[in-house]
Amino acid sequence: MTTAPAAGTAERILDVAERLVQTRGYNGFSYADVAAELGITKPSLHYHFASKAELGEALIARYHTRFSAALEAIDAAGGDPGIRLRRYASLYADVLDNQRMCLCGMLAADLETLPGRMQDAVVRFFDSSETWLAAVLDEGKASGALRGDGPSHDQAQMVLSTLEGAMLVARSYHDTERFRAVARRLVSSLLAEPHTG
Amino acid sequence: MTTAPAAGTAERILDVAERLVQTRGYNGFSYADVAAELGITKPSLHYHFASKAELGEALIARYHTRFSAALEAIDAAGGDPGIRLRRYASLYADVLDNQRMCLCGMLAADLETLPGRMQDAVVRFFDSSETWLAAVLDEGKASGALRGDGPSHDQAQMVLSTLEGAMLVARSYHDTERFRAVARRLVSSLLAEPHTG
DNA sequence: GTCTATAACGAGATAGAC
DNA sequence: GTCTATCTCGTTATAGAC
Repeated sequence: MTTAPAAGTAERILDVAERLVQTRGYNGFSYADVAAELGITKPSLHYHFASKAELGEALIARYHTRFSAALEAIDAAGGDPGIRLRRYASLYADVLDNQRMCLCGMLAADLETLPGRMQDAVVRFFDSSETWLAAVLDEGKASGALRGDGPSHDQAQMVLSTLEGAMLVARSYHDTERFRAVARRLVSSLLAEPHTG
Repeated sequence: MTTAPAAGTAERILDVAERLVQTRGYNGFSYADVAAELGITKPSLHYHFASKAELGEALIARYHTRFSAALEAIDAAGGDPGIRLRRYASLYADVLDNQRMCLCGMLAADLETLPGRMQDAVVRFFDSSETWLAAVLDEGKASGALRGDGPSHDQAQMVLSTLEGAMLVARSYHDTERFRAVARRLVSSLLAEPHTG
């Protein structure tokens, strides 16, 4: 039994690059930025990630994996669909609390400048979120907890769009409460019983 | 009486730069891109806009002016608050039909990399939209056409966030209908009488 | 108002030593 | 696995002629 090992270089590169993409965008950071922060040189980065495109793909893959794990944790924790939606929104709020934009929301803005494989990976992330949301919404309708106005997949697109947009705008104001207010309003609009406040 | 003059060089620079920012982001285009498209040289661009920051400020100023004029046109055309909200959403849909993101939505993603004056101008654009939206929502509540669940300013933040996010996501799918579906759902949620479909 | 020429810097990437 | 040294190209920006 050993102490937990420090994260390997590749992981630390991903940590720094992830934060830089989430705050500055794909075209707003460089290998030099990452290298300087880690106290290594640019060629060392290229040893771990041969190209910026490769690094970008690894970023999305890790983010997607972690996000999917968080969704599984929400399912495993149980609770009614309303609670699950609130916890889903909390995942976004946690990101914003770290002064970051959703990685894939940020990359969606940069999409036209990204390598094709990164573009595809961003869309797959959105697909994944929408599929999970639609399942929760379906379950909520079956139990009577959620309103059934329109197809769940359409509602799921609404939820994803609203949360991504609320992050984008709230970050501009450096105001996470602005995000939370929109998220609360969004979830309330999906509940079977209209809420006040 | 003369024929309409062709747009001056400065306007044509703004036209090209605007499209590039809306599609590629502030850090995804260069003076060389604009110069090549207009068939002039980079130093000629610097004659009209001494720095990229100056060009960026001019882009936001013109966009804001045009957007405000569009809002005044919506007010001047009359119609109930529901119609006005639909026309507001149509302004965004028109942008997306040109395969573009909202200029300030795109710049919101790039915000941390922008000069301070550009950051302030982006936030002022959002403020301006929210103020107009809140006024329409207030009017709608007074006439009974719109639901009054919560302060109009909170609802306005919800509308702005949802439309910006829907643009961002829909553009990733190259699917403007995805945007329109979210916009319809959003406006319906604000109407006094619940709609189906 | 537009040009040629160039400065000064940063980008992504590679060769090859250790 | 990390380094030094270097390459090539693109970036914003300026000087000065026309």
